[in-house]
Amino acid sequence: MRREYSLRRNKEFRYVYKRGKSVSDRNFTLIYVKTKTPHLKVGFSVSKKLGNSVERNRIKRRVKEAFFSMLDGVSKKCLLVFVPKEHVKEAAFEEILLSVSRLLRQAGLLEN
RNA sequence: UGAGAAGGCCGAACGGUCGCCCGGUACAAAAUGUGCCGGGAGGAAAGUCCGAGCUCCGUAGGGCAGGACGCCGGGUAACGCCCGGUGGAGGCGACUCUAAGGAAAGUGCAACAGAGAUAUACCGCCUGAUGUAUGUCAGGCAAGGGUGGAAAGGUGAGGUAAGAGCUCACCAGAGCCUUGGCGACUUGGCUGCUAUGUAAACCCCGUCCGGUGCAAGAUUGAUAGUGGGCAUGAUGCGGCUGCCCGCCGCGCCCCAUGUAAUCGCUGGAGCCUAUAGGCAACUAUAGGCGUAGAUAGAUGACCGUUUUCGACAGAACUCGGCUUACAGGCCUGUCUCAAAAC
RNA sequence: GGAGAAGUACCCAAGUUUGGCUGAAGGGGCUCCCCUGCUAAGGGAGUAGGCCGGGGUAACCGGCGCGAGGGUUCAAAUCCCUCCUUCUCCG
Repeated sequence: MRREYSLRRNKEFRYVYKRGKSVSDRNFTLIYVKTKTPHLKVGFSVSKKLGNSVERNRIKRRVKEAFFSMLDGVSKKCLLVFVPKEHVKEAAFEEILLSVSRLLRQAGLLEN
């Protein structure tokens, strides 16, 4: 279920970085591209500067968890990349939920 | 009781709701989806510092070059690792640390200082001549001064013109004999009187080493793309020229590069227990166990209980070590020192 | 995941081969002067180099400092070991 929604190859990431627009707050930068076909894909790119591999995996899991909990409301016609920032490390889960939904709304991808 | 020393172990647990990765199975099956069952990170998974397996390339065999290791004996698939011992250094001690072969095979280097740096005579000391301004000349000496990291064994006594292993005692070193030991080494004795340091400088001696790292490599499909080459193979087409030889161009071909999937991918020098051998590392035998395999890369969110909310940190082909990071806690009828009591 | 390379003053750096008057060349920089109506560019002259301590707080003197910590050596930026950081290459 989750596999089909994920960005796979480095090529796909590069495509999003090149063509995408971005919105950000203190926790994330969200880079997005609107597409014509309805196939949603998401990637999570955590910089090595944010910590060691344990810390980076933890950030990725928490952000994934937050995003997939609101999956039903998100438009299917887009490609997304979340880039977490330093501040996420101390953030509570509710704060992550809040800023994910705020960024999606800013990008105009959240329906309802 | 206080202060230490040594060795070993653990490194949050349990329950509930939703969710992730792999395998098996049932149902529907084109893709896959759903249900059930089972499994799912570490003592360092880390650094990539050594040693192997495995892979492809190279290779008759041997040598040179280059690199690694270096007290002795043993263990191991192997090692730069481990165990036991020897010498040295530190500690009152339990004990710890130790790149620890050769400087008497040869070469290089040792700045500055100092008279002199592997050899010497500046200040000196002594004798003789000359001479009386206590200097000059010739010879002897290396004890004292000064410089330096280092100045031709050290300390004391005898000896002497002054001195010197010149002689003697003790200590240190070298060679020979000898006691014990497989050996490093050690016990005792004799001889002679000395030989600066540096080999983590070149080097000598002994032992070992081909390169490459799973992004290795293999298979299948797709594209028959892009760049280069006509050296080789094959002689298909065109040209020089009507034919043969020859030459040139294109294509087959050869080389490089580019895309996807599958395999490699986990059962291995494996782990646990018992017995036997060994001081030990470890080995042998018997019985038992089945223990991640992802590919943008699997453990989270919320809640409850355990009084304390908890370190360093995430497998990526696999093993054996080393090194580095680490909250807190536990174990040993272990050992040492100090004080007190018996 | 694997294979390498580098780290020297505020910046760019030479020196590491063959250890020694190298706190460390040189350039940028900074200060002053010339040029110009003024500036930039250009030309000329000069200058301190970091931290700690002592000094009239000036000249100057001593110690430590070449990514960090150990070791070899009389002596280490240089030789050896361990660790840290940055960069490059391999599909």
